[in-house]
Amino acid sequence: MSRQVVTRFAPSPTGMLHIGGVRTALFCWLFARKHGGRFILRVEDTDLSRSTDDNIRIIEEGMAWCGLEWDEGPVQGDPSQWVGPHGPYRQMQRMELYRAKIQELLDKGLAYRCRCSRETIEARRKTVETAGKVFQYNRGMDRGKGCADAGHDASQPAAIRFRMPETGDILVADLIKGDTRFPADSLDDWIIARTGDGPGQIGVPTYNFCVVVDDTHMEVTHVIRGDDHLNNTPKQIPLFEAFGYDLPAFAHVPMILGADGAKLSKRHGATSITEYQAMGLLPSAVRLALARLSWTPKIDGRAVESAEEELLTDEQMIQLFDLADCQKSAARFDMDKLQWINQKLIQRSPWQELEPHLRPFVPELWDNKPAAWRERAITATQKGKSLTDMAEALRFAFERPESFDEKAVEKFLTPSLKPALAEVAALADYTHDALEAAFTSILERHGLKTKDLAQALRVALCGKPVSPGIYDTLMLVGREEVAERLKRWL
RNA sequence: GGGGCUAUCGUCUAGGGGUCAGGACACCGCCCUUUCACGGCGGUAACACGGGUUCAAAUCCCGUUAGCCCUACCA
Repeated sequence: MSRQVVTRFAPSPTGMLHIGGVRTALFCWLFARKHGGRFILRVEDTDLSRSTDDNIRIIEEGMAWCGLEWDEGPVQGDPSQWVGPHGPYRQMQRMELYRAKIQELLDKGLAYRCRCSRETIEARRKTVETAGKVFQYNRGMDRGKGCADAGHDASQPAAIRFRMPETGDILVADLIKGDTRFPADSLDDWIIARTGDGPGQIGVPTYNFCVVVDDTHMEVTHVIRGDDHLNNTPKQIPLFEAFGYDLPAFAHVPMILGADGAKLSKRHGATSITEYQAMGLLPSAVRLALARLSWTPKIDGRAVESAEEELLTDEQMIQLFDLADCQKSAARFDMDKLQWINQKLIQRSPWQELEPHLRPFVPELWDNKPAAWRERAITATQKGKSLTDMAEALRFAFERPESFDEKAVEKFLTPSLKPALAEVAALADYTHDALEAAFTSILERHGLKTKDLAQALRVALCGKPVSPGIYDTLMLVGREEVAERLKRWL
């Protein structure tokens, strides 16, 4: 009988939620949902210099916007509260546990106090490296010089090191990377707790220690994280063993690179999830695009094979998700594909579903419009690549043009069109069918083509020769306002 | 320097001994069209390099190169 699946996303609050982190979180979320398990959000704030409530809030908001709801973790916006049986979910609030576990290792002789100053270690490192060897604490040329053997003055504050195995290989059985072996003699006794405040004190524990304790105490069954942590795993495994803990399953997902193949950073443009939000992307599109980096969904053992199949719903993603279908190599982030997915999802969303997402991008006036108008506004612009495109395409409906495209005026607003425009200005019935009928009649009487009138109207009404379908354009501007905007051209 | 991971069209990828090396995005062309778009149809384009193993290698093995990660009292 296997335990319920539990995954976790454990970001450190550095000031933004990185898109790469979101992708890792997404994999954790998909995996938990697929197996009917739980998904934990845990905040790794042991780096005191960077962690603030504000930074934690940024993570919570980013996750929430992405639709990656967590079953256990902090309560959004309230630092004092959490949901779930294994809280608190902020590491700085879990110090008692860590200190007890460190004391346990100390008592068992599996860890020891290290009083080597940074200066001493640097000096020793230098000696070893000038001899052309690799420096490892208390290993190789440094053997016998570490505190494990030295019996330093116990009255001094100390850091704490974990006694690592010295021979053999440490095996990481990774669900994505496969079996990976690390020679034990390439590692050394690493620090699990920083120097404490006074003699006998235990300082703030380090990342690699907290993860092991937390993952176990939070009953995490599957550690799914970025592959920058693959090299940390052989440090952590002996620690699990020292505690007598069961090993979770590990899955290290490849990194996301910028378009040029370098690590995704500021200069590639958007790295923070809030920037994607501001670009007018749907959270569902971000989820799909991110999921498809390094993951190929297989339907009946066959990779997706058409544009239609590419456009998976969340339900389909959850159903299809499998770590075995994940790539081992890093993927470059493709903004074009994200935008294509966004466009497709915008196109196929019912207008009511789109409205709350579009709302932040349009003027306040939006709320005063009747439902029929809002529906028309959305359906008339639903071919845009983004919500910002839609909002831009709807500007004419909220405000009069500030300026008029001179070339377009010259080309389309010819004097001969005035009588036809005057007739349009006088139209009373603003239903689609009535407008169409009226246009047919006007066109016929004036010997014009649809294009002539439509373009002239677009320029007169919107200032430029681009707008939604001409009847939609008229209806969105509204009868009285059309008459008003047409006056100056008659 | 040491250890680890990775390598198929521009990008995401399928393919795991015999394929005209398949698809999606992007790009280009044609069609549709009241503008911009949407849509439809078609096209260009790839196995990093060098050795093996084999009748046969993108596929298996070794090496090289390149990129990334770890090598902190950061996470």
